[in-house]
Amino acid sequence: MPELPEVETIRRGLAPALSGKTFAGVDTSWPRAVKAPAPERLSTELAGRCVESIERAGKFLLFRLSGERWLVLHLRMSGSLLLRRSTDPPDRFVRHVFGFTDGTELRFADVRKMGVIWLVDDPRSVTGALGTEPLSARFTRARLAAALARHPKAPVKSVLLGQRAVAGVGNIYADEALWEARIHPVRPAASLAPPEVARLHRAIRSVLREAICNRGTSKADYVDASGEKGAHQFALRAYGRAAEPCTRCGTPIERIRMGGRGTYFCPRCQTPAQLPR
DNA sequence: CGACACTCCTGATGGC
DNA sequence: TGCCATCAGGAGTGTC
Repeated sequence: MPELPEVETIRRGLAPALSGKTFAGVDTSWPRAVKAPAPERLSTELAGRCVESIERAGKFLLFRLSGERWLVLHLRMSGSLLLRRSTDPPDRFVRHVFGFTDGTELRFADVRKMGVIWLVDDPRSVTGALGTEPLSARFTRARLAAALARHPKAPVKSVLLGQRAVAGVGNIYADEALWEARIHPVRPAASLAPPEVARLHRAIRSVLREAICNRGTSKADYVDASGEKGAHQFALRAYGRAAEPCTRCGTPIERIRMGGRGTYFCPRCQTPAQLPR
């Protein structure tokens, strides 16, 4: 389940390998994933364009192409991107194969077929609703506080997952950041006191940065562009650790369901309400 | 606009 | 061993 650190790890693997290469075309067995242009036109519109750079916005990967066009990919739940030669043995669950003129290819594998592809003039037409990049200088405490204040009733975790307040945080890193900040996931977002917002702001940045250092979390089947697993699953403090002792206080980590998502937290460290001051 | 249910997808897993 | 229910969950859409 690629979130910001996994997508960033993939980007860092792809950028040096693909920059300067020219697309020959794309072969897709799941055209429903192609949102723009019409699926049958994707290959011809892509062919002949070269990769100028690869960027990331939240969990979206943005390929800047020659001719002022952008290939935008979202891996959703189960997508992975594999750099291969066309003569390499097949990989499982490959839905789209982007071929390059030098005989290499980028294979988009996606068990659950939820990944999405766009070829557009302006990537903001796809990513425009995203909130602030949490690792950019524009992500300030004040900006986070303002975003949280817009949700008087929604649980803080839901706001983090919503992508409009902060871009790129998914289920794993929302739980990790809230654990680090010692904030209960169901707390109404707007109820956070300034010191709590400050802790959350700091926690989001540190958790994401550490996960990037560890090349992402491989809980299920996430792999980077070389097929390598990440190592951050060994550094998780809350996510997936139900009944294990909290590394801060020893209390068993609890698992609840929030809006259909597994949510892990320490019932002692992460206070359900703001303590009296 | 906010809040929430629903939908898409299929492999892995656990119970019987 | 087979079968079924459940789970994984990002994000767009629809409804109130």
